[in-house]
Amino acid sequence: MPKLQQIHQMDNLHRLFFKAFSNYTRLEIIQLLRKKPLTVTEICEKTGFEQSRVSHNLRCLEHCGFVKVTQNGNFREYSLDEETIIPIVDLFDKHIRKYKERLENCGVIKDG
Amino acid sequence: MPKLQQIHQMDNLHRLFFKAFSNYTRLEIIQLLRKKPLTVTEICEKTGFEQSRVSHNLRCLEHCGFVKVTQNGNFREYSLDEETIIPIVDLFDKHIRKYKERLENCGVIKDG
DNA sequence: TAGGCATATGATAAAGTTATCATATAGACT
DNA sequence: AGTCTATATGATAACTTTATCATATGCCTA
Repeated sequence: MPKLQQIHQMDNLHRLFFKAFSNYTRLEIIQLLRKKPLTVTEICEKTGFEQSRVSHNLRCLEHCGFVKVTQNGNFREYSLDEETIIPIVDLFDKHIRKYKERLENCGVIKDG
Repeated sequence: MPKLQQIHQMDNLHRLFFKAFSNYTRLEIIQLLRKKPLTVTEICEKTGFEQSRVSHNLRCLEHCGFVKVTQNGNFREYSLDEETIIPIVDLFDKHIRKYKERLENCGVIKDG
């Protein structure tokens, strides 16, 4: 039986984990990287997002262990952690399809 | 191959799904409900959170399909969707343990 | 139907998050 | 070294989310 402090600690990590996923920019990036590794510039081109926006969010994803980087000359190639993230994302789809309509009507979270 | 619109639609649902998880209050509630179903008052007592705060967040969790309610006289008993949510939460623990330190140092997301 | 308990809801100020702009760093090539 | 290209970082205004307060609804029992 873990102590209360440990429970709260774990909750906080859960929260960080989910927040990393809960942003449109980061999700777009994750979806792209599911297909293949990409550089920052490539992500910018494919999404239309500004470079700075992409870099900031990649930094977040890297911190959270979602993506790995390999320096390649002047470029940095980002790829998903396939062992943990890809199976997780796949699993979510099931729940999301089931509760599609309800999710859309959750007043607490904005739809933008 | 899904259309671009469908991909964005799915992303949006993913985002809603994760936002539901990414809040301290809601995670505390989820952790409690993993053990057994509880009424609003019981959740308030166990967490120390205000009744209104708990109700608002339960509403969100219900919309997202995380919890179910059964009216029981004057009380409403909330329980987790054990088929989808409990396995998902278990799966997260693995990733979270692996990336504990990094999650804690993600500057984008506040640690509060 | 009156009163009490359990829960829900609406409005809003405070707190947190995001995109953007401007600027910095770092590698490659001359 | 100087320049170009790729990426990272810091500050901040705009936006989103949260907790809280006040109040409303709904069920029960007398």
